[in-house]
Amino acid sequence: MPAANPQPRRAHSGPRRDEAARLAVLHAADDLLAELGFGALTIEAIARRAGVAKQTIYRWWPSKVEILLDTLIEDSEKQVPVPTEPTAAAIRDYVHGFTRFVADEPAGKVLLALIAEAQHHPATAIDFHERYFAPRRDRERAMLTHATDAAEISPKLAIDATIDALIGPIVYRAMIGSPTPADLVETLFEDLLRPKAP
Amino acid sequence: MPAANPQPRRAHSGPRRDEAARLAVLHAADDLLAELGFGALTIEAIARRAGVAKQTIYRWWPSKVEILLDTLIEDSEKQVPVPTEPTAAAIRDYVHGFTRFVADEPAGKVLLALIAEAQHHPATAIDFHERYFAPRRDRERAMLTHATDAAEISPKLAIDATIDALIGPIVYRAMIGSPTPADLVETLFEDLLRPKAP
Amino acid sequence: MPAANPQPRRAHSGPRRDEAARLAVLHAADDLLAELGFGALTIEAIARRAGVAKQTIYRWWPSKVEILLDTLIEDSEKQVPVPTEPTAAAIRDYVHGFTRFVADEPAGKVLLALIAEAQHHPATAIDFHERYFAPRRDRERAMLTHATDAAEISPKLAIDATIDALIGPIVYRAMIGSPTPADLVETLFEDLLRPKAP
Amino acid sequence: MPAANPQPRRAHSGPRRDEAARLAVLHAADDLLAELGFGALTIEAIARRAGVAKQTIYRWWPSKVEILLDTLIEDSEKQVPVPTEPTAAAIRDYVHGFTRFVADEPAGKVLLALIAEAQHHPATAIDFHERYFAPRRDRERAMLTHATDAAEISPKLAIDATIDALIGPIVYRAMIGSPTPADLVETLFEDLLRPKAP
DNA sequence: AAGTAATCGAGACGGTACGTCATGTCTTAGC
DNA sequence: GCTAAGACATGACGTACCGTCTCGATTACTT
Repeated sequence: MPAANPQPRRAHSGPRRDEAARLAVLHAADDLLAELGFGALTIEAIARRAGVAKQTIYRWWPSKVEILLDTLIEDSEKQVPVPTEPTAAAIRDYVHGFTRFVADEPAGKVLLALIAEAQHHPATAIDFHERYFAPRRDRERAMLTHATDAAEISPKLAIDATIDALIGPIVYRAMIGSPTPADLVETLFEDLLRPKAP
Repeated sequence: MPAANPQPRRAHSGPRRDEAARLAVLHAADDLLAELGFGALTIEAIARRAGVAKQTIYRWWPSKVEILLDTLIEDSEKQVPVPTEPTAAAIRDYVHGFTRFVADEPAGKVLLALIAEAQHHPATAIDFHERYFAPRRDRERAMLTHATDAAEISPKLAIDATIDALIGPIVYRAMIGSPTPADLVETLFEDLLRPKAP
Repeated sequence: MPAANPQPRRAHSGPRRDEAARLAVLHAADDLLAELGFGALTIEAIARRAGVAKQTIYRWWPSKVEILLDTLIEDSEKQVPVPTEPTAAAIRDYVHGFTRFVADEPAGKVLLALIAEAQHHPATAIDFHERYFAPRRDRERAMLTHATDAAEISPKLAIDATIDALIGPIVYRAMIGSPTPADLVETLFEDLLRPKAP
Repeated sequence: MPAANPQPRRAHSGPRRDEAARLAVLHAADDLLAELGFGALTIEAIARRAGVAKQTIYRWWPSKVEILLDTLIEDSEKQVPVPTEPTAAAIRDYVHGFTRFVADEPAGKVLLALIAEAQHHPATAIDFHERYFAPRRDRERAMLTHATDAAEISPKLAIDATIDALIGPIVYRAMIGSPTPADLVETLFEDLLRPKAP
């Protein structure tokens, strides 16, 4: 039974979303956060810096949290992608990469700011979970499961507990203001994942 | 030439600080945070709720962060004091107590809110460090040092790293919204501190 | 001598002005004014109500005042035409008709709204003068002149002064919110124009 | 037993209304109306010009119409007070004064702007009536009544009709943009009030 | 007992940012 | 070349809090 979709519908007419404005907003938000901190990150300031009308921001983003989520998702995918090959070495690199991301990268500051904001507004918490945390956690889980199946690692804890025990200290230290030294990460990695001897 | 300051400057005159107002403010802040979240925690709302003039708040606290620090310091001292006897059991109780504090207590929410706020404002970070974090960390460090000396525990990591690896996952999970299960805490405790067999 | 312009230049191409859209706009403006008052009479609201794109309005009318002028000119010509026969009775009917127009007709409300708008924007004042007031005043003047020549009336004041003294109270009362009673109109008519005894 | 009023109540404490700010707002509104017209009379512009915070305006005036009413009431009382002595001469002066007020004075422009605004917003109409029009009309009525009783004048129309027939043309002409010549006022005065020969 | 000084409530003030609305200009696609 | 749709920069709207300030009343230490 063929039945082509019958909605011609008048697809849409008029101007499409202005990509230049979209990027200007994302960059302005990033820059302001890096330069002046979250406290100075107002919609008006973003609009001013981006050379864009306030209404253009409100048209596309319901809140400044969504702007930050957009930049975080794009940047974290580029800078610390969850590896897909299930080797101990890939996982080790990922954890070290994440440590550097959170400590040094502007986008890492965005991550911390969003976790912080989620403490203040329940709606932000939900948003953050749905758009950033849950998808990434799913991929991290898959990564560890495959590596365990391949006998690359043999975690002593359940899978989510393992991730929290690994990531938790890194994020906690970043929030407290003291970056995590590489050897602590290394020890946690060895200890929690017990990678097979090389 | 020594010459101690010769005039204590006219000790004081007029009414002293109104203790009832002080408590009303602290409780109002606590209640508002618990009921409506940090977003609704404005100085005006605290003053309204406490039945106190705004100026009375500004006279005694430079910012709402200081109000929260006051309640956090008082409540955390009561609800999760750092133990002084250097036994493995005491430390174990402390870690479980802290987990419960952060997950269930209003004052635990204050702690998370302050760590969050510290991400947004550098001044808050400094304040939080000086008034809450550093003193408590000092006592935690002493606790572990004494217990190690007494051979109650034998941590595999350096002392601060140990604390972060223990506390980090608990705080991280609380911030992410999933309370830490007791068995994860138990495993971290066993693993990181290696208490002497009972 | 042939050579009249042989090509009207491709007189026009593409669709001509959409009469349905034109009428929809005029009626939408009228309706909105009557239903919600001038305050709710925005270009966007007219476009919404008329089912027409904003640009279609801006293409044909420079401002909403012009829209109202269009409806006023059409409607006032229909509902209170300036009489051409120079008899006292015709003039009397005209004045009473105008009183009713201003008090009861939707288009009368448009007239008041435009006089009002002219107080707020000098450009509106000029527009109103050129397109509505001056042409009508010219015809009123002609009407009175002819009637005076025909000895139907013998005004005691100069001609413009007479019109203002007659129309002024009617418009003023309408603006103030109390419709003019017929006997006041009657008295003004008798008094100012002194029609010849019948 | 004299019985002093028993509410001591704590009459009021704290700063009273800032008279300088109040005057700055009234003058700024007046100036802006005169210089740029009603169209440019926004709350933000008034606040800017007056060097006052927007909230200070909203604290004391529910709308810009109330600001204008305040200036109109103060200024019209000063510049064209309704006379109290019931002589034909006083009334004559009043009508001429009113004509000048409406044509030349900034506050006269305020009057016209408010009548105009009343056409656009019913709430303004009510406000204008209650605060300016009705009180003044009452005094005008009293003035004419007393003068009639004293046989200074003998109006041929009912009292309100007389006032409308006198004031209407003056206001109408001002709105249409042509100031009323003194001789028209004179004729209307003579004609409608029939003052006793001097 | 009178004088002095700091407290408290109330709340006005100049500000900044909020999120919404209408403006008039513009761009795109369909008829 | 007109149309509907609608994105865009602009700027006012009215509200909420900010942190500073001033007022009167109250209360406790001087002297």
